[in-house]
Amino acid sequence: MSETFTGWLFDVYPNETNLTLWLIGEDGQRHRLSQDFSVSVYASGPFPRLRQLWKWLEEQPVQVSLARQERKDVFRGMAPVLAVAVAQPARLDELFRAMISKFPDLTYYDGDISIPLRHAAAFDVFPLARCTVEVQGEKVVKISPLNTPWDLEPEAAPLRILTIEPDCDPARGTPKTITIAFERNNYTLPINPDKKASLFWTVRADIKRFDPDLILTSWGDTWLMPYMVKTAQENAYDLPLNRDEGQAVVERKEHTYFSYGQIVYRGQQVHLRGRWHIDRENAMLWKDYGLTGVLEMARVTRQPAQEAARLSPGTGISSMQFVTALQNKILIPWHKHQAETPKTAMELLRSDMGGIVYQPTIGLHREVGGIDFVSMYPGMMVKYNISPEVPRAAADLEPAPSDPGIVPLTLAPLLKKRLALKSALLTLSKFDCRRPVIQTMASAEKWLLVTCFGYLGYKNARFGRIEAHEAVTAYGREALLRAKEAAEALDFEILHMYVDGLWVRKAGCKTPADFEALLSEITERTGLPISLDGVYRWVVFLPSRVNEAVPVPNRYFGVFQDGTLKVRGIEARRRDTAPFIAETQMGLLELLAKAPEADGLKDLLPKAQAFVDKHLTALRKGQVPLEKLLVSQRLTREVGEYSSPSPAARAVKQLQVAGRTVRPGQRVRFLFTLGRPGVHAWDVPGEPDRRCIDLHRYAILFERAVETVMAPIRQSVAGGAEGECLYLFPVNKAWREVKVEIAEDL
DNA sequence: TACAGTCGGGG
DNA sequence: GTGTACGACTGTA
Repeated sequence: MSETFTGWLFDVYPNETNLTLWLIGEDGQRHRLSQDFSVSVYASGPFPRLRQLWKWLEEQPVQVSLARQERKDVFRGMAPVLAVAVAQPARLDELFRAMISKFPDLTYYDGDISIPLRHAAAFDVFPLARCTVEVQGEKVVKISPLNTPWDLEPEAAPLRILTIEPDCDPARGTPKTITIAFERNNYTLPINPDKKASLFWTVRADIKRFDPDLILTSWGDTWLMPYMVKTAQENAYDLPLNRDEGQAVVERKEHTYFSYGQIVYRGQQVHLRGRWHIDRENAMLWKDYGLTGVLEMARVTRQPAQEAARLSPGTGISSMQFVTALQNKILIPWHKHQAETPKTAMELLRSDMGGIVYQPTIGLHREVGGIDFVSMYPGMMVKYNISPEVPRAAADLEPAPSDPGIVPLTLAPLLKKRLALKSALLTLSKFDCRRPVIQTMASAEKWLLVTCFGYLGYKNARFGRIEAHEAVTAYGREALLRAKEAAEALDFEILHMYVDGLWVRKAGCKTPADFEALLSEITERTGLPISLDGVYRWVVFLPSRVNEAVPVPNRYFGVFQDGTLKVRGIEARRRDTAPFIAETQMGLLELLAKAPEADGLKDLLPKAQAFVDKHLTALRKGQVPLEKLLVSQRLTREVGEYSSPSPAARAVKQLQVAGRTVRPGQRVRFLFTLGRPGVHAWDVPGEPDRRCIDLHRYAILFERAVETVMAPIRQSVAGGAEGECLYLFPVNKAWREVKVEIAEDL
């Protein structure tokens, strides 16, 4: 009586009675199925209290089955718990809330783990997993995955994608047209403000006609989808946004939160059922990694695709840890939200405090090897079994003998996959079409690995522990010191060290092969994988702007032997630098990168000067498009909370007057203008007057960015030279004209 | 000079 | 349903 389908698991979510599963069949059909799935929470505490909880649970309207069990709490060992199983997954949340408010003194586990994650753990599946599904009627009786999240080349699901994009951000302007694309169909329509419902009918018709799996929008979360829902509600039109018509569209409110030292603004979200909606503008991963990145994130974190697209750093890595815990029958502690978080010594991505930071040797250096440990922190967490529950000895770079803890257990397959993808890249030809996909997958994974380390030190993380976090940085320091010793033993000069990398130099070492002996010596001494980032033709470490005798560790730029640039910390890297300034600085660097070696820089100086002059002239003559002069800054607080009238705060005030709000975490774009208030917010209606642009201010910013690059180059090239060149030179924030000598024969 | 505010890092 | 460092730098008063 049963039937078997093979296909891709598309979506899993709870319904009234059990779970709804969507499968994209090999037959091309979209199957809606259901599956019985019971979910559990666990409580531990004094026996009489558990007894009371048991009695109370039996009287609740939600059907539960209760059992006493022994389960593993990683911090406390095996513990007796009351297991509460709920056959209706959708009702777990309300029951759990009632439990914690009625019995707040008990310790709870697994209470807040999402249903799709539980399902993924139970059947070892993930979004777009290839599966064989055995069905009776519409009910799944067996589901067997045919692949794993760790496969290097997953068979692509035949997704039907409908793309809908207005021509501008509706929050900043009024879209005039909308472009709709499905497979080879692609058309652009005017948006007619007089015929309000016409957009509604167009989009509705296309959804009906194409029945897409994925509706991919720009600003769909904040504009198109709310408009569609509202129009349908107000006029009682039917609207097949969901493929599952029995389910409501899931709306989430906008919110602002802190993440990794930044305020992040997340607009409202609209999730669909039986279909996906992904707003590329509201998706954390979308812009950098595209759909490939979203799907890879969904695979390895096992979060539903619509969630994966909007995933925040901590959620991805904790999802992976939760799945590991569920699959290994490890309890997941439930933490109360702690509103008052005392300041801790927690380090985040930068990890300055725990990592070694060296003072580089200021100036331009020739033929320098850039050497990095590969995925240093996550690699060490796996290799040395660093996990909150694993007892630690000193950081002696010897693997701990105990069974792998939950953190290494979670990281190991991810790390292995990423390394495999990286080595696959080395073997593929430059033009292989799989290359960009693999590159993207590896990049998306890198992001999870980096986050994982920061998460260990976060006191509210379920599987975090500050000692484990400190152990990682201690191993890191040890490894870098050993690398330094190795370099010194082989007579290399250390120019700089930074957390997991070092810059070294030795006369005669100018090709990757010349550094091989050093790499193997470091591997020998540390047991860790290390790679040559590249050999620089030249690299410049910059001095501090405040005190030019003091080096700063993370402001540098250089050119590798293949001519590619590496640029850190300078104007071009900052997101609040006007594009014109950033592009000029990068253009200048690209020009200088044309010299095959540092000696050739001298010959490029006139060209560089001409390049700079040309751009400065364009700026002075007002030929630079205004968009290229826009400064963009992220707000860190509400408008009213600014105590100092910074340019960004003044720009936001203008927007406010024009009736637009900017929330903390959102960006404000403005131009520097003459007189008061000195800025012009870009997103107020109306064209700014070109004559009001504060060209002098832009010229100063321009010169500053040019000098960041040119001053050290000129210094290294000069030397008893003749001729002269006038330049603004920053000295302790005052501007001073300095005559710079340049050889006459240039 | 003091203070307020933004940014980086990864790729 | 995220996990609020720290130093460099810029702008304002």
